[in-house]
Amino acid sequence: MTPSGAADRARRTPDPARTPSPTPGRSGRTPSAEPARTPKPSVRRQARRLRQGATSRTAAGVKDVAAAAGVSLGTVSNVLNRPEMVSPTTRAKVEAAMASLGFVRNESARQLRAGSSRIIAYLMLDAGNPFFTDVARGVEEAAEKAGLSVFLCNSNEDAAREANYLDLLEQQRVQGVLITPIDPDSARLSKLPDRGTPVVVVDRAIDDGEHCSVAVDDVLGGEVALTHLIELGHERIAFVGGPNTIGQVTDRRAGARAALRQAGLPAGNLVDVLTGALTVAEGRGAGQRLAGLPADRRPTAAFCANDLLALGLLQQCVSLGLRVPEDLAIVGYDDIEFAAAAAVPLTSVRQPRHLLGRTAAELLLDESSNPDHEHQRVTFTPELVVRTSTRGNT
Amino acid sequence: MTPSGAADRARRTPDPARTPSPTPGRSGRTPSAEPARTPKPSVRRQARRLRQGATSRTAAGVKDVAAAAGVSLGTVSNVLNRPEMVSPTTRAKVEAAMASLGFVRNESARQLRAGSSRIIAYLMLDAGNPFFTDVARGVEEAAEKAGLSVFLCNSNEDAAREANYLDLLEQQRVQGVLITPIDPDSARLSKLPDRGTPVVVVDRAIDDGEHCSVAVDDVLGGEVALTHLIELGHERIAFVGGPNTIGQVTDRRAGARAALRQAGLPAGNLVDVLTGALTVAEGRGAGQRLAGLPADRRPTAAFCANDLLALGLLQQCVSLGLRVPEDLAIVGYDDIEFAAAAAVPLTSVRQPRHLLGRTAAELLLDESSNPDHEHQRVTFTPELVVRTSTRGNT
DNA sequence: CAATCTTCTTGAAACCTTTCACAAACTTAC
DNA sequence: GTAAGTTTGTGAAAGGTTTCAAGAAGATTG
Repeated sequence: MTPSGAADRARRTPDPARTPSPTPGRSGRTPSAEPARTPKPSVRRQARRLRQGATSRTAAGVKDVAAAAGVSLGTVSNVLNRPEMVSPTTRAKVEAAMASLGFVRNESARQLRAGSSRIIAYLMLDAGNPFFTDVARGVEEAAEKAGLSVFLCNSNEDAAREANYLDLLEQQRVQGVLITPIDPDSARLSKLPDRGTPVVVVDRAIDDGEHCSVAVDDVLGGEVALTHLIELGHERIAFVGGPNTIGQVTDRRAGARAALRQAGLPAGNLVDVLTGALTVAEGRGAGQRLAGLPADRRPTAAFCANDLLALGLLQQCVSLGLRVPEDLAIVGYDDIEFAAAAAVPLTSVRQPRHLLGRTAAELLLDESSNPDHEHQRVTFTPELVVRTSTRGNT
Repeated sequence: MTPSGAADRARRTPDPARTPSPTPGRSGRTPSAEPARTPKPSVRRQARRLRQGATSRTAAGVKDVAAAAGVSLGTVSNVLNRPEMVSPTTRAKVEAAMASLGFVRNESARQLRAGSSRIIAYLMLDAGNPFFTDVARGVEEAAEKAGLSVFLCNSNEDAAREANYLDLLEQQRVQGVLITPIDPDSARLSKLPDRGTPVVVVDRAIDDGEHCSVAVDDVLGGEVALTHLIELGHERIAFVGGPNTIGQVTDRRAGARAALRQAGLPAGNLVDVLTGALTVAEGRGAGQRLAGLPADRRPTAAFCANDLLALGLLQQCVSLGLRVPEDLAIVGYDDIEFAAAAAVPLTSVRQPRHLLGRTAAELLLDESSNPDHEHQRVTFTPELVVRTSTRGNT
């Protein structure tokens, strides 16, 4: 067999039989209507296995466990919640009964009665952005230490989805909500603490007396980034970012403007390149636009509102033949792990992502357990990390 | 003010007052003990605002709404669940009462009585890996279409955390669980369907008659990757991946071995470089080890179990002076968005991430709503995307 | 051995909603 | 103007757990 055998096979539908669409219940999609790129699936139906072992069709509850163990219902609950209060013998009996019945505690009932949840949620702006998943890891770390679990929710920069999730979480009576909001001043958001759900705003400073917030000084970050570019001699600089409903974008731009002003350069020297979202794809789009400008009108540097944009911009510029940093210097924001591994290692403004998440979670836990809790506004300081995309190899 | 002013400020603690540690409740951490890199936070305490507006201290329930609206409790419930059954006038009254009382439906009680949850969960192997967040987006898309919400959970390749989350989700009686498991054959996993929680395994094929699964043929992917390298003339090739408890790793390695065999090369030509996780950092470590080998004993190509490893490997090798692909050709796996934007654009094995998530969610929805559901095993076909990291610029 | 303590166990109430059979109030049709 | 229907609202039961006052059994003391 020639080495190319496998490679050929990779493009073939492995299952020669024309199996129906892999998504049952969906009909009317003819095979030919599928985009050429979509890999063809193979499907195997399985006979449903008879569940012989399952003791009963409906889930066992404390009552069943109590009966099986020959104890009262209250005792079963004690085994669950205050095991030290029940004698070892009884406990063993109860635990055996639980195991044999496959008992799974009904959390809805528990929470309804006990009134407390063991869950906090982090509602992220964009789960696809490594910045936020790093923050999430900090959150998880702090939560685990406190014996809580974290549910992650992804608003995806979509206000409707954000509102949906807020409703849901409030209805779930979670112990608290961490959120990187689209709009930190929205009325929707400040309602939660009023009704008893603590909220900590992450990556936005806010001062409404309703929430704690943990943020990094974005204005300062923008200032630092632009000051760096100005020091390198750049005078006409693009600001790539958007939409302007996102506070991080406007703050960073404001910082950039401030730096320009302080350097005595006219405000018009900061050229706005507006994007529809903070994604790699939008960055590529921005690159297309920038590279399309005649060289004499094109800015010599670009400051991007985050690293995803910067990476997309970088990729597109390089592939269109622009040299980075000679033709266009680029500064990103966040210093995500991929920034250092980029085509041209990216100068970026680093934020303490992990610490941000951890601190936010700790504030939330304090708020929900400490009656003397006072809201705090914690601000961290960003740090410029200079790499090849601005300084070149010299 | 000189342009460097802002840059200087960035390294200073903006708040001159020696504020206590930003994490209340933690003590004994002296300022000097902080690592130098940790940005210093500024903290602002806020007096707790008196809640004048809050109507009552405890949340309002249906009963209160009923009283306020002058209707019966059952009617309020009807407004919530079957609004078409209540007259417009009454409905308006009830809705007004809800709004003025700030009523938030108690989901625990609802679920306890109604017995159904409007939530599905996706338990991911690594939320920091863009591959999985892309899968998650597919899941969210399908769920949204069905009016469900998605909670994301991150096992972080940690079996204990995975088990914890499974317990939690089962107790929550979620409508279903999507999971990319550490070990798809674990007994823990097959218990869920027995007890009524549908489970769909994502990115692993499984054939135990208990779950649906949606996967991409990893053996084939490994085969394709290695065949490509062999065609380019490489004979001694590193396989970078681990730990071996992760099925994706062993499958891809198996595929690589098969390709080697088919090409008539000895099995020993595939050099195992074992990593502790599938992360960029581990990839850098592998790069260190590979670059440290004398040139004549070093493999001329590396196939990495995923793109994170490949990006780390690439970054480390480049910074240690190895040329890619001349000294070392690299193939990644997943074709995440950052692969194309890497220092040397990465050849990678693409998987239909979005489709994977969407299909999995659709199978889950079918299982939980269609009584005639039959478990399916859907397998997609991967596709090699060739870029500079193997083929060079020629 | 009675009295007092401890240590375990119990049973019933409570948590907040949904559900469902039924009643009440209107309509319509003859 | 009554019978039959339709629409809208009602009240009580139920769902699975936790909590807590109180009881039972056993151990200790004087």
